[in-house]
Amino acid sequence: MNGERVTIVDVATRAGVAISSVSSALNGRPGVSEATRERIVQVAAELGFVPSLRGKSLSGRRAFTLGLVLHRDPDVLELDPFFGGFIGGIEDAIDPRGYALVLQISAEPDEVLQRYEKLAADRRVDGVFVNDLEVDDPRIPVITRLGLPAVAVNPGADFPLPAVRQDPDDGIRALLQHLVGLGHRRIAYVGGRPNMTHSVQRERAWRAGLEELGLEPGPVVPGDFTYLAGASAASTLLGLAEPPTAVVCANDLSAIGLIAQAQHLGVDVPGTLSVAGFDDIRLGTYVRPPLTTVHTSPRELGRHAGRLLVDLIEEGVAEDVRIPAAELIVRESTGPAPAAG
Amino acid sequence: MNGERVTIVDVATRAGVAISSVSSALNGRPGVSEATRERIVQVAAELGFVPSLRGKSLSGRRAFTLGLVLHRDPDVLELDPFFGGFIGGIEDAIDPRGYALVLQISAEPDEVLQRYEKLAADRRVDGVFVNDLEVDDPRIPVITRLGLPAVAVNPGADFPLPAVRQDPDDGIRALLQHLVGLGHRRIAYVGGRPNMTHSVQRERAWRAGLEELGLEPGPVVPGDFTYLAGASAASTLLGLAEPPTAVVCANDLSAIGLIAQAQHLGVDVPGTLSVAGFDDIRLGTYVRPPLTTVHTSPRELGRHAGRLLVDLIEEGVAEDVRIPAAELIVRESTGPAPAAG
DNA sequence: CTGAAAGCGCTTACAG
DNA sequence: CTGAAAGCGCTTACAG
Repeated sequence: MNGERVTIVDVATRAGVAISSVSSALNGRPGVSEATRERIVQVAAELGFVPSLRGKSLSGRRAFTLGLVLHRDPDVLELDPFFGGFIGGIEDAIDPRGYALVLQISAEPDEVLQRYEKLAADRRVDGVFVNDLEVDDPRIPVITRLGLPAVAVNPGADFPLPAVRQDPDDGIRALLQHLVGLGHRRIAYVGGRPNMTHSVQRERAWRAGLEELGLEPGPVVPGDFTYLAGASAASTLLGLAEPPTAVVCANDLSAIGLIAQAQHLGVDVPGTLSVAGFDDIRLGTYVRPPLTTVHTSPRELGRHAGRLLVDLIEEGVAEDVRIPAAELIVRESTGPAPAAG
Repeated sequence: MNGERVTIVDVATRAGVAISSVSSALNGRPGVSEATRERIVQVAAELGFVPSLRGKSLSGRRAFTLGLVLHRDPDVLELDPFFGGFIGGIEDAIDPRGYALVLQISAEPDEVLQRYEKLAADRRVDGVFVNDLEVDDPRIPVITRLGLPAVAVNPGADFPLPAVRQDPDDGIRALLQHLVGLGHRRIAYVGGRPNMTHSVQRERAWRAGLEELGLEPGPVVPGDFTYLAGASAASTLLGLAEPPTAVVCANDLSAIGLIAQAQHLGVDVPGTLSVAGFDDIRLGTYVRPPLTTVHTSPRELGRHAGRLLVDLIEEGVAEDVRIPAAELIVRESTGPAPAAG
């Protein structure tokens, strides 16, 4: 097992054929009789032959590697709900097809662009995933110029790259129906980081959903997806002359911060204020009251993104994917609107 | 910029030298006059030449890639405090040296072992990181058998692989001194996943620290590092005939769960019960009361682990590293022991 | 100091 | 169907 590596030459010699036959046989290409193929497969197994990725890469002009550059502060990654599931999903899809994932993290926007440049220049990866999209995302022109195959996750409509999407609309619509069914009429919104596609989509869904229900939009407080932004929004909203009776937050973490601060101010959730999040992170099941939220599917998104990117690399085409809509999860942070009104 | 890639042959032709000279010049190897080197460097820059990793890998017998296989449930990764910082630190160290990180995640122990086998068989990576070590970790014999260079993170003493370590002892000792200084005499412990090195080390440090202070160990409740285990431990400890006045938890997440459940049971923290965690996750700064904990340095561990692994691969040796001890962070979840006693 | 050549381990036309 | 050869883009002895 140790020492010298078994190469295609060893297999060819032992099987008494040319290396080209070994290559064809093991890759399921035509040009080898069934009898020969079987013998080669047998010998390869006996010898424990595994083709070297290095040889394959150089001759096949592919790295069999995909890249994901996260634009985050590595030290804050700990609370990101999307991350683990998304990467797990990518692997589910790409590992069986012989690809692996190179992960890079950077908090600096310029450094992120440099990483893409370097991945392309090195030819370290055959393609990349692009997530956490911003409006007019600076990565897109760079990736396009580099000619890097790429798949986007949850971009806006009419995006120039193949994409996988899970729309927030149905989930937020269901959430609003739930709240209105509980008697709420004044429903606020706490935003996410303003220039991110996610933020834009979710706020638009909130606005459209209210309109469908014949309600005016309630107050909107800007945010940034953090616990602290949620806590701060609680103070803002509860200090209003006419506070809302319900709040929809751009994500769970800010909803949890909002609840904590509301409780700290002596406001009962959901007795006085109903609060809902978005993402369905695990922490939301722990806090009190457990968080009503909209469930998303990072792993499923990862699976489709992985499949699309490999398709794009190997076949040159990839059809956009839209996965089943985000789904309402009712827990205990939402309840009947207070009687007063 | 598009189209045909610039290769070493293009540079050699344009500079009027042999490709071997280009290689030597660009890699800072001897055998090229300074004048020639300068000309080659100049031409390479003009042409935008970046050596192909594929060519380098095949001829250089290195993949310039390192592997990290996380043994976690991808869907639960979101709350892991160690992860982002550790990966960020690895990159800080390996990127300047031309290496990148392949990340894989699996919840199944057997699958984890298969991943290592495959990474080695493929020759996809030149070495691997091993973290989340267990007592008698099954990965170690596999990695040894495969002859894969590897660096361990926080293993026990006398470990067979080069390692980086940050000991919990000083931090936990300082925490216990802090608690005893506040008048606590009955100090409980909530454990982590029992077979993990982290759990063993932290519990041992708790026990040793109490002994140094001349105190009997308080009650020990087994746990598993989760929020729920912490919450459950709260009920157990508070139901005791003689409940502790302070609790040290194996990690922050279980401390936060413990506090939430204690509060739910009407117990004041820290008035009646002081609670401390371990890790210093960001969430600990948000909760009320903010969590007293022991700060660890995942990014610093990552940096050293990255450096060690590249050293090991390129020079065949790597000296163990011990980074400055974990450090006590006093916030508001610990306070004076209740007067009664 | 400089260059021609072999070799890393594969894949892929191209002859037989 | 089968095999000899070229080539992917580098590095590394080895001659000059």
